[in-house]
Amino acid sequence: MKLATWNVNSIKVRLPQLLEWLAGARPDVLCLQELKSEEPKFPRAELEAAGYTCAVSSQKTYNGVAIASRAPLDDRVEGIAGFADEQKRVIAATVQGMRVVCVYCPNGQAVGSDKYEYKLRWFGALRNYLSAELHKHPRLAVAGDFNVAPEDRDVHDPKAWEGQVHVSEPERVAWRALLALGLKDSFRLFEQPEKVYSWWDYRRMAFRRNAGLRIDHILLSEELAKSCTSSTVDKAPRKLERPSDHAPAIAEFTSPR
DNA sequence: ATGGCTACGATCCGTAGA
Repeated sequence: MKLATWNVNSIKVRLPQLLEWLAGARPDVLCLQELKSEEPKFPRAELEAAGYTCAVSSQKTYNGVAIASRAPLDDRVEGIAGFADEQKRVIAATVQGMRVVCVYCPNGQAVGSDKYEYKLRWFGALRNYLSAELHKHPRLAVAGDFNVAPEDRDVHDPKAWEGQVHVSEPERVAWRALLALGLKDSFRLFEQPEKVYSWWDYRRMAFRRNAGLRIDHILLSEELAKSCTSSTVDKAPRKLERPSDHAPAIAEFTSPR
């Protein structure tokens, strides 16, 4: 079983790359973020032809999330229960007994800004939501763009980024509050090479210099973590012409029984 | 010290991302 997450930065622009990647990587489940397109425009037919059924929550211009799956998706839920939000950032569904929550966490723009305050409030609501989900679903995966680099080793230049949005202490505290629920960062279940990132700025040849951040994550409940056999980032799509600024993160599991 | 790219929706620039 292979679960992946990818912030595609426009489903319209990235569709050819997405289909190509699906054909090669063949994930069983893929969480998508930043569709940036109205829900009726989501390319359901193209993904269907590629073997995937989709749960979509999207809007014009900003945000937008989806779960694509080879197996049927049940009990679809959009958004965070009890947290009123116009922004389409969360969708959840159950696939073969595994609850999958796909998240596009707020960027936060700049520490101290209104958007930063929103980010922290949003993470508080996410924590409460996931706490309830964990009680209902022992096999829970939360995958997406968290817009938080959890530790300095997830940052290419910790000195330059010190105190900035994505690495600030309140954001890292919000991240650790998710771990405190019993969720595991799948990437850190394994010995990893240094300087693995999932996002690189389009500017200043950041990808060439590997000047990145690891902000796309797959969190697993303890029960799911037990069957996880690897967690990696696939840099290949970031090398293509006109890439997303994010690369896919992938977790693999031993098949149940 | 600043702006550097990219996508979008609206124009020929502003907003947002991270």
